[in-house]
Amino acid sequence: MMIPNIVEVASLIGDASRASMLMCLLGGKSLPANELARAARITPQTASSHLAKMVEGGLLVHESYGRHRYYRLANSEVGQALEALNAIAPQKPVRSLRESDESRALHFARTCYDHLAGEVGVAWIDKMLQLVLLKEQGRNFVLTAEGEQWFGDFGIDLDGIRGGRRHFARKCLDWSERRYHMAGALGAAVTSRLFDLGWIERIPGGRAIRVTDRGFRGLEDKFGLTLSSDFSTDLQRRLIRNGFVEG
Amino acid sequence: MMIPNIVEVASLIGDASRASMLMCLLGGKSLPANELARAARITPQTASSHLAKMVEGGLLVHESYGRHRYYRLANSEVGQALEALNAIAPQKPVRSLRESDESRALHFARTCYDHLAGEVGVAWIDKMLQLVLLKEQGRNFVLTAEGEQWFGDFGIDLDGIRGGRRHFARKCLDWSERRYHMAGALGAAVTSRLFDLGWIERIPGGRAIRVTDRGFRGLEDKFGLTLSSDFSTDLQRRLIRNGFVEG
DNA sequence: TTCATAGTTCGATGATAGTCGAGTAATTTT
DNA sequence: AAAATTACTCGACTATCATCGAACTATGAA
Repeated sequence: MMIPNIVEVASLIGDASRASMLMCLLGGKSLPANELARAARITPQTASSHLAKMVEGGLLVHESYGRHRYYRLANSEVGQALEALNAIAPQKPVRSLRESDESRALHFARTCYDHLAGEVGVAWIDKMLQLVLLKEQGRNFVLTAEGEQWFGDFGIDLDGIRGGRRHFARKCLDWSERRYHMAGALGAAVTSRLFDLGWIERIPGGRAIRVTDRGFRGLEDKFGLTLSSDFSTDLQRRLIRNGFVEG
Repeated sequence: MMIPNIVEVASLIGDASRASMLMCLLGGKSLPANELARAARITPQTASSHLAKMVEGGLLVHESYGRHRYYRLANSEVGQALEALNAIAPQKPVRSLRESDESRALHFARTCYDHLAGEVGVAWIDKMLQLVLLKEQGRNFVLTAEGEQWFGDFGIDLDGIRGGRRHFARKCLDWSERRYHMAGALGAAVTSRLFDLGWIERIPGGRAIRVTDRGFRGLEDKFGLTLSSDFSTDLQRRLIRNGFVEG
C-alpha cells in the first residue's frame, strides 16, 4: 500500500506546539527559535527539535545571523495550505474575553503569510471586482485596463512584480469569511503599501492587523470602502487595556 | 494564547490509515466502511474508530442504507485542503515497482471528486478546445454550437444538467499536470458516460482510473485522441499481475 | 429460526513521539 | 578572558494513540 505523502506534512502541522509556531510565522515574518519557543510555551530544546523537523519536512527555511537563527515559512504555498486547513477547522468557542477580542481582531483583519486577509481583505476584493478593476480568472485575479491604471496610481510597481517568479494575483480561501481574498505578488505588494501609508499596523503578539484612523479615512476616500463598524475603536481600546496591544 | 484549531484537522489527516481513506474518498464516491478498511489495510474495528473521529472532526459525513454505512467527504473545502496539502508535500521517491505503477496510474488518469483528472483529463480538454467544441470563459468552459450538438450525440443530457444548481462546466487545476481539466456538472456527466460505455474503469483501492482497450479505441475514433503510449497495455498487464487491478 | 454479513464498542497492548534535563558549541557582552 | 546568551544534540521518561481480539447490535438471506 502506498502511504499518501500528505501524511508527513499533515502530521507535522497536527501538533499543538508546531502549529502554534506556524501560526506565528503565518504573519510572514522571520522569527528566532527563542521567540517561537515562547509562543508555543515549550522549552528551547523541544522547539529546536520541532523546528528541525519542519525544515526537514519542507515547511520552514532558516537563515543564521550571528548566533540567532531566524525561521520563516518555506513558501507561500505553505501559507495557503495552512489557510485551507483553517477553513475546514471547526471554530472553537473562545474562553476568555481576551481570546474573544483576539478572535474578533483576527476575523476583522490579519495577515495571511504576507497579504491581507479577514473581513477587510475580502471587502477590498469585493470592491475591486465591483469597480471592474479586477476580474476573476480561474484560480487567479487579472487586472483590467482600468485596474492597470489604478494600481499604478496607488504606487504599485506592476512591472517589478511581474518580473518575479511568483504568481501575480492568486485567490486564497479566507477561513473566517469563507470567501476569497488576494494572495500572490500583487496581494503582498498592496499590503506592503498599506503598511507604508500607515493605513494598517501589526498588532504585536499575533497576526492580527489594526486599521488606523487614517486607514479608515483612506480606504473610504480611495476605495469607497466603508468598513463595518462592529470592530469599533471601542474594541481597539479594550485590546490596548488588556495588554493585547501596546497603546 | 489561543490554541490554533487547525491542530485537530491536521492531526486527523496526519495518520497513514486515515489519509489512505481520505485519498480514496477524494475520488468523490461514497464508500462503505468495509471497503475503506480494506483500502487502508486495517481491520474493520480500527477503521470504524478512525471514521468516527473524522466524522466528529467534520471531515466526513455518512449515510446509512440498510446495514451499510456510506462515508464521503463532508464538503468540497475538505477536498481543497487535501489538494493544498498535496501541493506542499514532498514527492516521495517510489520504493517498489508496484508503487511506481500506482503513481504512474494516478498521473495518467484518476477521479477528482466525480470528474476525470490526470493526463487523460487534460488531453481530452485540449482536444475539445482544439476542435472548438468548447471555449474557455473566465473560470468556466462554455459549449459552442458544434459542442452542443456533439455532446448530445455522445449521450449527454445537457438540459438535465442545466436544470441542476451546480456549475455547468468549471475549470479545475490538475496537481499532476499543473493545467486545467473539467469539473462541474458537465465534467461529472462525461465521466459518468465514459464509465457507462466501459471506456474507463475504476482501479480498485484508489482514485486511479484505467482506460480499457475499448476506451483507447473509442477515444481515438470519437475524439481523435491518441494517448501517450508510455502508459502502455504492458504496464496495465503488470498492474493486473500485481493484483493492483483485478483483471 | 438460524446463519452470514456490516458495522460498532470495549479493553489490552505496544510503539511512536513529544517533552525536558544535561551537556556541547558558537557568538556577543562585560 | 570570563560570563551570558542562543541554539543544538543526546538520552531517558512518559503519555498518547493506533491497532486488533473479543463481544455486541442490526440487517438481510435461507
